[in-house]
Amino acid sequence: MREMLLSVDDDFDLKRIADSGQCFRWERTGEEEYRIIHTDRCLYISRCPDGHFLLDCGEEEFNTVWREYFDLETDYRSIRGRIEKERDPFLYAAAEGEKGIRILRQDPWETAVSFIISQNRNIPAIKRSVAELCRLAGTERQDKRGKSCYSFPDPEAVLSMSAEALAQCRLGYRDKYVLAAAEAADTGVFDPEEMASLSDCALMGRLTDLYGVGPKVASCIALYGFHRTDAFPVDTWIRKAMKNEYPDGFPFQRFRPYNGVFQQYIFAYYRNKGAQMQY
DNA sequence: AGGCAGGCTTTTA
DNA sequence: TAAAAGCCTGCC
Repeated sequence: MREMLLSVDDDFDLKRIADSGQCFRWERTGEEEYRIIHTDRCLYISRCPDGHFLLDCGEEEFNTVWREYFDLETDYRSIRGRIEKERDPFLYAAAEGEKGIRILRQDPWETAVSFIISQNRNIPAIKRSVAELCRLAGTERQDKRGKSCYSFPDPEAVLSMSAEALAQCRLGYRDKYVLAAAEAADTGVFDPEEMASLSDCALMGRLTDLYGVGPKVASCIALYGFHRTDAFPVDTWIRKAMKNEYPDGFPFQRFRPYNGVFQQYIFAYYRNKGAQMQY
């Protein structure tokens, strides 16, 4: 079995990424270990006590697939370094508390469907729906440990699902949005390669043109599926945070083009804080 | 035109 | 029972 050790001289915390709400198909398989599915690949990654990471892939697969997926070319420590502690103690505390989060470079189609499914639901429910969708419409393979691993269904596979199968995914009223997105992808209206060349603003416009995609979901797709690090999704948690911490507005100018990264710290920090303090 | 109330499926805490 | 990484429709 191929394995490799990786040392990362930057923020990289598997648990914080897994819990960050940007990905719904990371599965915790051990104390410090996760199984990650990305396009047609499956990776087991764990953190060793000495701080290295153990990956069950070879150097070549790492360099062509996972280095990009984990966004390892970006220096998150220096992005955090933009925060002035005295000027914005709240943001400093959030970034310090959630240090280790990175913005993954995920597949645009999977990201679009996942965040359409996410609306008005909490993360456990989203994960269940996505898992069921993959189980019922994706392609089954064995991972390197002989466990089942389902690909994310392509648009055609979604369109060919029976009404019963779709109902089993518990999408509720969102099922028609998912079908519309599949239709758009199948007919070339949703074309990730073409959309990748658009400006942030034009991309947002194209995304919100999709049925069932408003500003919040479009921002998530732009940030996680197209790696537009300035996209700033505003959900219920961010809304509370903005109201409490930035009554005069968030200083977007100062943090361009990484507002999305700071959004991520704030989101995670507030959600975790909320679990203890009841907002 | 642009803002707002109400409705929507289901799960989670 | 309220809230959950919201959006659509219809009304004003």
